[in-house]
Amino acid sequence: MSNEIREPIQKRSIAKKEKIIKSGFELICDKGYYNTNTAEIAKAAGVSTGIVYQYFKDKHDILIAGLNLYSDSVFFPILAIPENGFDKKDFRKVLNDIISKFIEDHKLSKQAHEEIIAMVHSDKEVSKLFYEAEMEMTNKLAEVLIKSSIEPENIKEKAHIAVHLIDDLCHEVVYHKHDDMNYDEMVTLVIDLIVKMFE
Amino acid sequence: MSNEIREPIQKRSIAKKEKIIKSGFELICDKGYYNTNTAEIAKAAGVSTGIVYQYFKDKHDILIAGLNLYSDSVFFPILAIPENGFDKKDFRKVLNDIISKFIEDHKLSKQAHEEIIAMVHSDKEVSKLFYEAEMEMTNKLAEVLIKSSIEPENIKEKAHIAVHLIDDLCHEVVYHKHDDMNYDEMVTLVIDLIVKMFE
Amino acid sequence: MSNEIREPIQKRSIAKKEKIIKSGFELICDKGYYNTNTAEIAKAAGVSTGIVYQYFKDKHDILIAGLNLYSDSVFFPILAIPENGFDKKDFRKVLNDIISKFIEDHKLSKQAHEEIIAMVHSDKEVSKLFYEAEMEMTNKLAEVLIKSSIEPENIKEKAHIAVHLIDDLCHEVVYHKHDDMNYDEMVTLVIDLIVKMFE
Amino acid sequence: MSNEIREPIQKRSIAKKEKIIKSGFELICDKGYYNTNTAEIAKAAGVSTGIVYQYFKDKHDILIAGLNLYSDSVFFPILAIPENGFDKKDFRKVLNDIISKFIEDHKLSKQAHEEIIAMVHSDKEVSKLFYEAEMEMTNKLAEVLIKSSIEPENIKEKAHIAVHLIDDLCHEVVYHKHDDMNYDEMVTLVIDLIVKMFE
DNA sequence: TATGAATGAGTCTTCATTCAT
DNA sequence: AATGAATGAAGACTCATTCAT
Repeated sequence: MSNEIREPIQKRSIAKKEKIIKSGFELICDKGYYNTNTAEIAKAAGVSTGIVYQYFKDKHDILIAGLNLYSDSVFFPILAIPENGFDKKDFRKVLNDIISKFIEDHKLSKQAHEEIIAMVHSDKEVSKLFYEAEMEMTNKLAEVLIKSSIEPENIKEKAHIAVHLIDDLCHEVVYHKHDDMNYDEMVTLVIDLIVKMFE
Repeated sequence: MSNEIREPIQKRSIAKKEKIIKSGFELICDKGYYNTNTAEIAKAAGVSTGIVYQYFKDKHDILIAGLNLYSDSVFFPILAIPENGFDKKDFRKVLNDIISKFIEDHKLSKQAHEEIIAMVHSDKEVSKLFYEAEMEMTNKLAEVLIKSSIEPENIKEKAHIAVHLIDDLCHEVVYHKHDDMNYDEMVTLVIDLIVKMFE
Repeated sequence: MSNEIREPIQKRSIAKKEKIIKSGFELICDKGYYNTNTAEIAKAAGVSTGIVYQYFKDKHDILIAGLNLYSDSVFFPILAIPENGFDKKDFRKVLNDIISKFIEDHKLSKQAHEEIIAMVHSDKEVSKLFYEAEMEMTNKLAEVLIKSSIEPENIKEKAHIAVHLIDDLCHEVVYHKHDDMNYDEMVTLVIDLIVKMFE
Repeated sequence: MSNEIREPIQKRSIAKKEKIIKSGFELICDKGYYNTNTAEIAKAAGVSTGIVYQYFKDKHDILIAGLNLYSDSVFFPILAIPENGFDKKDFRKVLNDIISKFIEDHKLSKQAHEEIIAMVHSDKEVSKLFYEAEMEMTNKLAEVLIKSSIEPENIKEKAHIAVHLIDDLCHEVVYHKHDDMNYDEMVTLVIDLIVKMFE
């Protein structure tokens, strides 16, 4: 009976649930899933520990909700690509913009990003969620390219490779993993490679 | 202090220490770091809980030891590239071999790989270890390429991009992340791209 | 953090906290600090182990709380001296009363007293607490003596010596440390000495 | 059979046993009984942990042995009083010397002293040992006084009071427990008191 | 709905003591 | 007589989850 998870209907309840998700997700991103406890989440959300379990099955459930709500905007800024396509000759510029934006957004949540990626690799449910989103992104890229009259063979596979190239590149630029790499050069190289791939 | 960690000298002790590392690392890979407790590790290694702490500072220390012992072989089979270089015209074949081998090895420890990658993103020490190895791999690739008379500008950056391309590709092939992708095609595409990059 | 110690507000909580202090302090006095574990304390207080850590930082914290609550009444019955002074000619009688009372109270907690004194000598925080109280006692004695028109030179030092004489004496009387001592005689001797000192 | 405690006969064994006692006692005095483990004791003594249990029943046994060996010299320097008596008119000077010596010796082992006193109050066996020694000291003082033709009534009780007065005084001087006390003055006061008591 | 006190199983870690060599 | 590796019970403390109010 009382064990059922209530789906909030009233505005105030919805707001409260979202507050829990937001606070919880932020804490988890900051400190890690196993290093964040429910008491902290409740406190950060300004609610009691008890109420958390009225909206969520368990701690893990909060994480999943957080990902559903925030993963798009935080992890896939490539979605920022012009929805209606672009002029072929602007391809390099468009790629450059995407990368810049991507880097910009990543900077906002260094800790967060690492943590979530960690969970993508350790949690089945998170993993599923993440890869679905990744595929969605690939499809969208392919779609936009077609709108822009860039329609090579194996477009889906190429889009996917492009997405990974951009993703890996941004990672490195943002966190400068290796001191002896010239990242400006690398950005140019990656853009070259992608453009060449789609020729 | 009595907290000193004994560095085993006798054969049997060394074997025991390695048994603990192996068992512990396997369990951690299987079930996750936070879901594996020291009692299990000890049991799996066939020793008492106490002895574990004579060889290791703490649980985390076991993980690090495991990575030091296994990361090379598990994560970086690209090191399988012919040490003394190869004939330029065999480049495609060499790449193909590396990818095949990589995929082969990864298949051995699906769970393991995911878990470790997770830790790369959540644990400072693990992260350092991993990225050092990654750089080592990049340098080795560049070195071999030079030996094979493949010496373009920005070779280091290009080698790094190649490493990532291969790594990402292998990931996907091994775990078939996305059902509607043609991975055979993708392998060809990636090899094309790399070859083109080094022209 | 979630590690915050709750300061109980509700009556029942206060009662519970005090119950933990009382039970814990008694056990510690009975069996020694190191020989009393948190599970026992919790059980004796009729609560779970977890709740103990909601009210106290750690085991040591319980001890300190116990001392704060009970040390005055248990260790310093000299405070029973008439607050407003007394007639000079009653000095001997007043001293005699103090000693009698002291002995009486000590008898109540033979084990306890020994244990606490032990901790005064091995624990920084306990030590501080104890010596502050001791000094308070010395000052109070000096104050009362002045009110009673007993005002020799070096009154503070003399009060302190008196306090120690009384304390040592009571110890011995209470626990009859040495079989071949005549403690009745000794009480008289000590009182003589103190009176003489303040002449 | 092998559980029996060996009483060492050979010189080397005796030396080894004493080394264990010495090292163990020092460590215990320094860090406390419960904070010193047998591994440390063995290491400090330059022997294996196993051998410790050939000479001693258990850890506690080491402590007792240490007290038997060292308590006299460390705790009761009043024994430094001239064995054959002294001239009555030198009483003040003799007392002064004893106090000076006492303070001197205490300074050598501040930590140690506190620790042992702690154990006097928490350990039956230690307690017994200590109080026997204390009585011995009292008796010796009385004896010497008689030799010096100081023979009041209740000499034993008075000697005991004197011993305590000196002991308490030294404690305070050595560790300066209270900042606002004039200890030079207090030394004079205590000597006055003792002399007066024996008149 | 909401609170937050309470639970208690579970975790890492230590250490006195034993025992194979 | 000696070693030091090994044992494993015990302890302090945490935290997801429940429940009385």
